[in-house]
Amino acid sequence: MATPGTRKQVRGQAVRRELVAAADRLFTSKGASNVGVDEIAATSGIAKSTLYRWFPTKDDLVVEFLARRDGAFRRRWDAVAREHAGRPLDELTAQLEWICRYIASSRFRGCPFLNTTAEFADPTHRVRAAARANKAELHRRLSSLAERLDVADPAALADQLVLVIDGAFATSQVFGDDGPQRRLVDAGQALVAAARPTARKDPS
Amino acid sequence: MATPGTRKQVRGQAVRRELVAAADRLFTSKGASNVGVDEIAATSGIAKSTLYRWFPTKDDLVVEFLARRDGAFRRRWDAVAREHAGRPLDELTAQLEWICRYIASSRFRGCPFLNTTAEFADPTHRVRAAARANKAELHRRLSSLAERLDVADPAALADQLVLVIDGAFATSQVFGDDGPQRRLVDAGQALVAAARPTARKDPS
DNA sequence: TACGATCGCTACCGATCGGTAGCGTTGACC
DNA sequence: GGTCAACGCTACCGATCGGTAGCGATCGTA
Repeated sequence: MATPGTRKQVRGQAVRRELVAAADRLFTSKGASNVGVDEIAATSGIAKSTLYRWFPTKDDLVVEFLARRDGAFRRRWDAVAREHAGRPLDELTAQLEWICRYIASSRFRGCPFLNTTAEFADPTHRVRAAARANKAELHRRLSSLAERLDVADPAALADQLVLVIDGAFATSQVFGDDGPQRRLVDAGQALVAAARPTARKDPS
Repeated sequence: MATPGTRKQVRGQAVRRELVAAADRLFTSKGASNVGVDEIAATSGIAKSTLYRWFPTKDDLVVEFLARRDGAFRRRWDAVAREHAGRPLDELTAQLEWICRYIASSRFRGCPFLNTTAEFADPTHRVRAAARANKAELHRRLSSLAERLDVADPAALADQLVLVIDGAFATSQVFGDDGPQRRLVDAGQALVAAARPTARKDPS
């Protein structure tokens, strides 16, 4: 459909991007359910009717917001993975390090996927599914990483790494800047060390 | 004040308990900000005007809800601690085990302190302060436990244990029943093992 | 039995919510 | 230059929000 010209589509997509950008800022700073569509329209300078032309529902905007964040997460992870190809232990440390820096940055207001999961109580809600998709991808990538490490039970290590990462996300919002999330890298490395089959087991 | 009779006070306190109980059920199942005061009044069978006589603000009810949960947490922790007095490693395992069972129970709908922290975006809000008080207490108790263990850096271990516990709380809501939170006890024990000063440090 | 506090009930308040409708204007394409 | 979709603007909708006011019924106490 709408094949005659691509120019219009570009203009429309620009508006769409602007909407998602404004929604991102507001959802991040105030929480998705504490932001009204009127506020999104006002701060973006885009009419409310236009907003509803692109996103038939506010939930659609929230889902799109999470999808963008998920894309950014995957790109950043991929970039770090490329820098440490073939050295899984170095890569894991680097991944944990950027997550730690990400949490410490002034713009960070909590993991958007955990936040929306807490805000939307219904587990079958589309927003919850979008959040779940991101965390499943995180788990998948940690599993892949763990399998390339010299550990006895890679699946168990991947689960444990999910715990410290999501724990860092969650606890950072409770304690503020100098909370336990600062130990994320240490915690991850400790879990890897304990998962090694060689040492520890037999102190021979 | 109101010294003449205690009978009235008892009747009033019973009403108050009923209100908090109803609020607890609703806040837990639907999220604090997704529940209206009308619904609390309706399900508790207590008039809205009576509700506002005991809690001048809905936020007061949320704070009270968190305070009750915090009290329950401390009592349960204390009971487990008494059962394993003098054996800190056993106690830590037992504490992690009941938290794991607590998460796995059908009534569990996410850690109320992490949930409300995510729902109330303003870090200076009273509800956030109430949630922070619980997590600070958790951290305090883990620190005390870590200091009684034979580890090189008890403060670091306490931080790491906070990460896996809050991580288990948070991730359980994303993945459902068979998520990474099942590894909470393993993760905690792995962190303790890695924190031991004897092995690992110097491969001499 | 008569008082006084506490309660349930109902109706109401202004504000805000997500979402819709209509109309005038802009701007890209043929 | 004319056409038509995409836009901004304004006003509106019903529902729900937290919170208030008033009145009649209840109940413990003196």
